[in-house]
Amino acid sequence: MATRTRRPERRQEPLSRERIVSAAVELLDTVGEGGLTFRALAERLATGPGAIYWHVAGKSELLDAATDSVVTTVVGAAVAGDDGRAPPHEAIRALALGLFDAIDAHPWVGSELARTPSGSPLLRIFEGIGRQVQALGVPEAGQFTAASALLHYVLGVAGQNAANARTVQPGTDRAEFLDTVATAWSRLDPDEYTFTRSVAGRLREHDDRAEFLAGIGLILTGITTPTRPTG
Amino acid sequence: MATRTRRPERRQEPLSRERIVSAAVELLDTVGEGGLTFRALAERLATGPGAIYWHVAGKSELLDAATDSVVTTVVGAAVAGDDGRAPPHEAIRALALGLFDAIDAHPWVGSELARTPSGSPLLRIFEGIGRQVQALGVPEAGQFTAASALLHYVLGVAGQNAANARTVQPGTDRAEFLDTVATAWSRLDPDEYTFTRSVAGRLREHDDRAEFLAGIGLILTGITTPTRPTG
DNA sequence: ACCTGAACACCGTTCAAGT
DNA sequence: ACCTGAACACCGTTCAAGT
Repeated sequence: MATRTRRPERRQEPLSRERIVSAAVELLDTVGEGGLTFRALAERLATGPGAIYWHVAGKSELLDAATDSVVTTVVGAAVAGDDGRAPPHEAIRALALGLFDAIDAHPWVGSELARTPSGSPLLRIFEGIGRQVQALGVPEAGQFTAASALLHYVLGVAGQNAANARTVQPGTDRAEFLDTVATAWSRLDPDEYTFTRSVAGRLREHDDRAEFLAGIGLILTGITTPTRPTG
Repeated sequence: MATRTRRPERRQEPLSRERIVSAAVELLDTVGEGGLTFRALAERLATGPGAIYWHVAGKSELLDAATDSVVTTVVGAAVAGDDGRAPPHEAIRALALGLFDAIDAHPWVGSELARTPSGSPLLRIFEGIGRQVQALGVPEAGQFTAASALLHYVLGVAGQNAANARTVQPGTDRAEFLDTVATAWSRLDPDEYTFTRSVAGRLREHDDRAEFLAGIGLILTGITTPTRPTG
């Protein structure tokens, strides 16, 4: 009932690396990759652009931290969800699918992963995959190659998904987009693009997630199949 | 012996899309991704920045054209080098290796491919891979998945190579770089990064090209191995 | 039709000055 | 120690004006 509150006005929480990074994630999610600006970020944090530099070295570190925050959550969830009883190839599928969905929800993560050299987010994924590769019983000499192949495939898909998200105007739904691509493909030069044209129709009944998992499956088969002398 | 030449002074060749694109490629190769600027490009072409816009819509179109010019050459060479007698999986390896080497020579191509949605350069690669997948005898229903998996893997590696090239200062050689990474990996937290640490040593005797081909081999095995009910 | 280059509306980053 | 915000050195892109 007191007209005077305990504390004067609601004070601004002090700036911190955490607050900055989470504001950056929000900005990236809502306005897209091009929307993350030190000025926009400063405004959202009710401060000047220079203040951010006290907590973060620069834009690339900020992007890396934002990416890492998303990746850590996803990989952590996959690890937590793995009770150790599911067969390792299922655990790999679950981890990969978790990443796929996260990148679908935050396309900028895809671009960042694709352009980040062996940084922290990438290492987390590599480690997560690698452990399951070990569990798969891959001989030591082949573990690095196997984990790398899976990682690179995931990164390739991530980059493409992000690129698509960038191109498509926010409103368009998946079916509409695929239809546009399918039509474009079927109009390609018949001599130069025989194969592409031949699979264009398949695009309309195309399911990104299923296709992604099928690719993972292919690589898993390759990993677990003893090599024949020459195919 | 005439002191007067046939034509007055050497006239500037007129601007053209071709000249612009090839100047852009040169700039990208010499100064790197950050070096391609409309101002720098204009200076090299002895004109103003605005002139470029008469022939090219904008920066992304320019990058796409530059990428396409490199990719067209590589894919073309791979197709020309294929006498049709080599087994298809060898043709795929040759194409993939051609791309790998091109991206190694022009790292910016890697970044561009990784962030380009289904544009012209990507389609050329997809088509090239797809034809060999057909030749491999993959049933029609699996051709799209197989070609996509190979493409995405190539793109993932391309992106990483480009990212590494961006990080490393131009002077450093491969061995030195790998050594730095290996040392960093072996210093990671032993609990969180068991797998990564366990393969760190392997990095020192690591051959990028061989590793890349091994990954291709894994996927090829996956493609050509009939799926078992559950691995 | 094609080129010129100043001008516009942005960037990331720095830094003297404040608290 | 931390924040402020003007200023610097760039960008891509546009556009009136030229030839």
